[in-house]
Amino acid sequence: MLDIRRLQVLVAVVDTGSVTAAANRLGFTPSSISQQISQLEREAGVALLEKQGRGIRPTEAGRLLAEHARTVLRAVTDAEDALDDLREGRTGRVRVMSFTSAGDSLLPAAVARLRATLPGLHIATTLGETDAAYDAMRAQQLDVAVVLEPFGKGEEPHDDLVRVHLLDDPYRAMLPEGHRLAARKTVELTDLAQEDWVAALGGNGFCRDDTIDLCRRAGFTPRFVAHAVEFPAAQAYVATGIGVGLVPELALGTRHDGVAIRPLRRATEPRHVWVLTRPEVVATAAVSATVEALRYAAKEHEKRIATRPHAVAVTASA
Amino acid sequence: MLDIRRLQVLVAVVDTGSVTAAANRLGFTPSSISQQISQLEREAGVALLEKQGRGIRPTEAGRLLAEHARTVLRAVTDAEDALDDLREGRTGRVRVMSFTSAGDSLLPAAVARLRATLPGLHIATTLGETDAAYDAMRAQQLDVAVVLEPFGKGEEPHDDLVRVHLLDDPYRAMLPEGHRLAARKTVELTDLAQEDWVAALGGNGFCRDDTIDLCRRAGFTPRFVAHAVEFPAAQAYVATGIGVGLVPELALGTRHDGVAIRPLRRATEPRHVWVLTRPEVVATAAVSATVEALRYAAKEHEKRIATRPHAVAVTASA
DNA sequence: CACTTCCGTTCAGATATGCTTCACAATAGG
DNA sequence: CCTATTGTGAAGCATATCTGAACGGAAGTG
Repeated sequence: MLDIRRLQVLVAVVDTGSVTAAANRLGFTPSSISQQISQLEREAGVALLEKQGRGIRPTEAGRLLAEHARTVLRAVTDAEDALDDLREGRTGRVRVMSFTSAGDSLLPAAVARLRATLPGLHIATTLGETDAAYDAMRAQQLDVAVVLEPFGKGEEPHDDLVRVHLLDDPYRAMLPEGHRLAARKTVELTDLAQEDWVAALGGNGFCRDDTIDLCRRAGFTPRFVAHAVEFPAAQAYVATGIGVGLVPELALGTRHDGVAIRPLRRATEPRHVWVLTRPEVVATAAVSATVEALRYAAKEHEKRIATRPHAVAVTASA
Repeated sequence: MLDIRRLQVLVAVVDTGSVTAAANRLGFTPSSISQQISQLEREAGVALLEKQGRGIRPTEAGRLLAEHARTVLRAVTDAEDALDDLREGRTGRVRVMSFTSAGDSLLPAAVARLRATLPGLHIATTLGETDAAYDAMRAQQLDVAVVLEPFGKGEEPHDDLVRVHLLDDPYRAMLPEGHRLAARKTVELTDLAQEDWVAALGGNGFCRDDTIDLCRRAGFTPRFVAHAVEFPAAQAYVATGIGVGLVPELALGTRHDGVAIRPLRRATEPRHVWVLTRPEVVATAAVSATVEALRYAAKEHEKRIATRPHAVAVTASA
């Protein structure tokens, strides 16, 4: 197999028409060039240069091989360019999974920003809960995952995945607009103990489990009268007036008429939103830009909700 | 610049899906493969393989680079194939020069044979005398030359050119058909001393000089009544009956009506026909096949003239 | 669950490769 | 004729690359 550096040497010699000039161009000594050419001639089985006066000139074989060498070198630089593009994120693909409410709110904003910074990147998004994200990540079918974790910022375990904390997503009270408590600016969770409840199941029911958990901590068990699959449908149920519910801020990207959103006076445990990546790909421009875009989207989200009427100050919970 | 051997390693790993299998395919140890890939990753700036279970799998960058590597390797093998074609004479070019009478007789036969053995070879033929051949050869504008030399087989000097003796080309007497000597089967040169002579000049006059020289050695100086440029025209002059002449066998590829060709009873110094090549190209298939074809054509020529009526045995000259 | 097997990686050492320096032959030009 | 220039070859040295052994992790097996 012909060596590529020797081909480079041959091209330089044929281009410049001289061993010495080629040596200067490539930063070697003429002796080295001469030996490289000799080696190449041995490999090729034909003379590539012939003496002319005190210089040299390429033989027909030399010119032929130099032409082919140009093709080879072009293919190599093409490969390097393609690699650069991939490394810089100008091409390539990033596979992102997120849980449903982040997919409705954070992800569109993040994708929009990502398309602005890395236009050539192909972004494949799927919906899935935390467990599915871990599985897909470990199977290397996923590069980035936006998940809900049971731990907050600074509490993360260190395993084989890379985590970045995105935001904490607080729960709000969701009331029918004519509800007696809708007149208040804030709501105490215990005030809702006797209400009929609407639950969003959320994947394998973890959203409903969260609601139950928060109510239990407040001292009561909610009485459910309806189960929606996701929060948008839960809003629709609440709007009919059949009950109240809890809804995380992230799920309020779409608002349903007839539903009043009120902050909880005592802050409950928020949902902890994290972004996960695989260590193998975390250094790539595509993935790091994706993570950056998600953090940007999270920041924008926090700014946006700060201006909402229901985002009044809440008392820190015990 | 990416190294081609490493690219080969990467392709093998991606193809087989395993470091060990790639090592077996390429005849290296897995350790070497692993190090090669590591080095390639350092050069590429991205991970090319990632662990999966107890094996590995290529990353997106790995697959991308492997694809480009295939293109590079294909370009290299293309170059090698082109070189093989050139070396084996399936392509390429051979530039041949010959003096006029060889160009009329030997060369067509040689070219025909060469086309049979190396169909892809491009053969460029020119006419030129010995001096022009030497100049063009030294200027490397010529690969093979068929020339007349003043020395015979076994007498060649050794300089920077490669010589092969092709044949010795004897002179014949050229008489008008009705000439009194045409009745004889052979002719003595001295019988022609009082005749009017026709000369072929031949390039710079060397053919006429040859004729004069031969006659002088026989003891007389020919009296010229006409000068033709080449031997075919000289035959035409002789056919008109205005004089006699000498003609080398090689120039008798075309015969003119009304001319009788008779061998000389005492063999005169023949013309020494040699083939010259440059040492730089003598090893190539194209040139060696050309030389071989010329030797074949010369042999055929000798066989052919042996059957001609004027090719009777002649007495060796002093 | 312990054990084995398989796979890839890492480290140290042997070997090969390639570059530089120096010397020399050939050639063109003053 | 002498000199500068060009290409080539030999010796020495630095680097690169391969091998072999040891290690760690992951799957299969009893």
